[in-house]
Amino acid sequence: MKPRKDTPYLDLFQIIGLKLKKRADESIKELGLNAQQGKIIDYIYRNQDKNIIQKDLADRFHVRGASITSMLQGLEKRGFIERKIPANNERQKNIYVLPKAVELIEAFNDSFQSVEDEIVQALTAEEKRTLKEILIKINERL
Amino acid sequence: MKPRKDTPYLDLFQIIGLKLKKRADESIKELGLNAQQGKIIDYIYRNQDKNIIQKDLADRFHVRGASITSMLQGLEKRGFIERKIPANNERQKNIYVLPKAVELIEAFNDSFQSVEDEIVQALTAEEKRTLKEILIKINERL
DNA sequence: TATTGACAGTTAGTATTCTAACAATTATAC
DNA sequence: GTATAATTGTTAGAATACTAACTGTCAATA
Repeated sequence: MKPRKDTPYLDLFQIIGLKLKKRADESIKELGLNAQQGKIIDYIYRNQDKNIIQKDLADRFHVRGASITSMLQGLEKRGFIERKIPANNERQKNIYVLPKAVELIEAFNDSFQSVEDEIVQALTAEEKRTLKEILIKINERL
Repeated sequence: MKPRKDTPYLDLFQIIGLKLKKRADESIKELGLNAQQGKIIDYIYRNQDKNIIQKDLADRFHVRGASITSMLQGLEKRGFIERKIPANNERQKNIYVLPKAVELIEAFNDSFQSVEDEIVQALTAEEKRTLKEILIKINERL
């Protein structure tokens, strides 16, 4: 008799990931952006002084370069960010957040914080610490 | 000074979820299906005797009814499943797996098991147990 | 220094999921 | 019993991310 194949960890990560995406999207919907866009704007804002390029975003968010191109084109068209080709390398584009986006950052960070709180609210301090350790370990090895 | 807002749990779940989706897709790519399709076929196969309907799939996989319609239309067109309107309720459609799909189930369950193993390979038995408990707790409250 | 390869970003086309509006059927309430 | 509401599934159209092929620029090497 063949062993029954079950994948509780894979399934739980997928389901929790999906639920969190929906919560996060919902939480900043009124700002006219989705969670991914909010996360990216926040990341650009925090790293503007490091002259980040599109490839950095693709690496950080684990999406393809083509996806970043398309996302940033949208954000640029709507006046949230700007892209400038640096003098020393014409292949690259540095990304900067415009005032229209800066105004929103605090609001959607509050929203993301609420979702974060929902995740851990039922956990003890000990469980939180353990969970974070394990998640980091899994992420590093994946 | 405002507190710095960080969302390590949200971020880690999102990143791990994305990585796992890509691994799982990659692992059964050669069978001509993606991970979601594989998971759905497996679920239908295991529950055929319970007369599951499309709504059950939408609930289990946390996607909208419209997405299930579209996915099942594709699987039906390719001969992996069939849908039958039950005698007692003409609104519904019961879902059944066809032989062409049954043949593949063992193969992609092996593949999913490999991804599952990758997740937990670096963890001790104690960590695995704790992680599962916590994930279940989070999922229930989300 | 000329060629070759690597790198950054873009485009075109595809696949998946979503929302909103809808149709058809069944359940509930008066 | 009939009107109303809830349930199930579908369609159309939008959004997002993907792959593959491409352009242009910079780096390595021979």
